[in-house]
Amino acid sequence: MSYTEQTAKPVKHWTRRKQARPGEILDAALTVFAEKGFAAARMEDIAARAGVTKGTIYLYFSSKEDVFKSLARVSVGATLTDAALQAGRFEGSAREFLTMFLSAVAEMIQHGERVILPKIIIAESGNFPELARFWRDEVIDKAMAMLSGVIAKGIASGEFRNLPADHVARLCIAPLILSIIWRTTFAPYDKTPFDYRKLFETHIDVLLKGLAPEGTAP
Amino acid sequence: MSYTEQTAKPVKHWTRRKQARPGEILDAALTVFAEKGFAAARMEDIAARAGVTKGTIYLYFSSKEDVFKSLARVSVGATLTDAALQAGRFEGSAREFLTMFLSAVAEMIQHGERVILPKIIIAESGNFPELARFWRDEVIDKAMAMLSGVIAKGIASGEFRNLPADHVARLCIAPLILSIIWRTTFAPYDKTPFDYRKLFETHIDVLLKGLAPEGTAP
DNA sequence: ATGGTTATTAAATAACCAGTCATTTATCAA
DNA sequence: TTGATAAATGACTGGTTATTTAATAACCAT
Repeated sequence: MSYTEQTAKPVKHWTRRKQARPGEILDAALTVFAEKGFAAARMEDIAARAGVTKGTIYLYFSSKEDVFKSLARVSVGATLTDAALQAGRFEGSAREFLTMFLSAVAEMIQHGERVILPKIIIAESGNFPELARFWRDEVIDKAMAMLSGVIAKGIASGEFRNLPADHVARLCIAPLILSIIWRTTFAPYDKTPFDYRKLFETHIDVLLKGLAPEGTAP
Repeated sequence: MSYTEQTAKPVKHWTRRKQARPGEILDAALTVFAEKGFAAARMEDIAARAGVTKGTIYLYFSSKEDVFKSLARVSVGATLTDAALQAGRFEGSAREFLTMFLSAVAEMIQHGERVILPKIIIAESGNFPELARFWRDEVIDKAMAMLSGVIAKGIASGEFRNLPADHVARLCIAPLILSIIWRTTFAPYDKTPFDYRKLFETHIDVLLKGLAPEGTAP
């Protein structure tokens, strides 16, 4: 083994990837925060998972808290205002809309990566009240308003019984919340994989039948 | 001011309360863990809230982790096996039982102190897998089995439609979970207090109507 | 009262980890 | 090829906090 051979092929220890880093760091952080919570998550864990070292994170974020907050604020608003728009435009019956909406969300809950975000918010609401409030105002309240509107329309048109629309809206999403918690907390200990699809199917069945006025076949 | 006056009334700095300490420490820990999470909770916070100093905790618990685990395991099994017994003995209809059971739990969720326990378990499931598993096996599975049994009985007797009992059982408790999360996470930011009672009322209404066979008035 | 026992405190220790910074290395334009 | 620039590293520091331990003070049997 000669010197020339060694110097001929210098090892590349790392590459510059200014563009990609922030996203990769946030992805890594999402996983680590979800697993350990904010306080127990080490910057080194996040860095390792993102394929960098601790110092690099501080080139893109000012602190651990900054990473966390950036994470919790991204890509929620867009999806939601989108759904609200669709709800406004929707031509069909309230029943059809509910079915479509719940199915879409159910799909995200089963296979999406970002399901862990709500869990993070719930877990850290005590340490980051501003974030809890942000989610409450920007995500929950808007989603509930949108759903309540649809329900109210259904009631007005005689499609549904006369019930408090905002409470019914919560009943619609309750099984979704349950599923989020199940998947992010208890699913690892399932002997046989849980059948989310069947749950949602049953949910829509029971819900629509429960909302239908007397003497109607839903 | 003389010496005799000072020594005549010596200040009592603390009292011995060997019996009461562990419980008080656990109560304090429940609050602090719920607020901050396991990692961010300081032993000094817990101690202060329990009216002792840090060192005292170590007389009764071997470590912070020990405090946490003791907390998460207490007073769950008893209440639950109790409910299971009542369910087994219950004479009335499945509908009556569901109504009673849900109302009872709803009451606990609205006013009980221990609602925060589920939140703690959810938040720390990543750091304490054994605890998550414990809750899953000892609390959730047992509760679900009990409820599924009642539902199945209702289906067998013709009281309910023929639906998958285990999924229906989850639908029954989903709004309870939602309420737990609401109260422990977002309720502080409510402008007007949330009407849990009305939500549960609507839930039972919609649920029973949704479960009833065709042509039945629930 | 008093002295032995032990619950409790308060100060000391040690480990851990967020954040910094001097140094190294990739990249690119000339 | 080379020198300038900036991305990335990794050793180091300071503060925080779980745990230990040496004192202190309440309690109780005598």
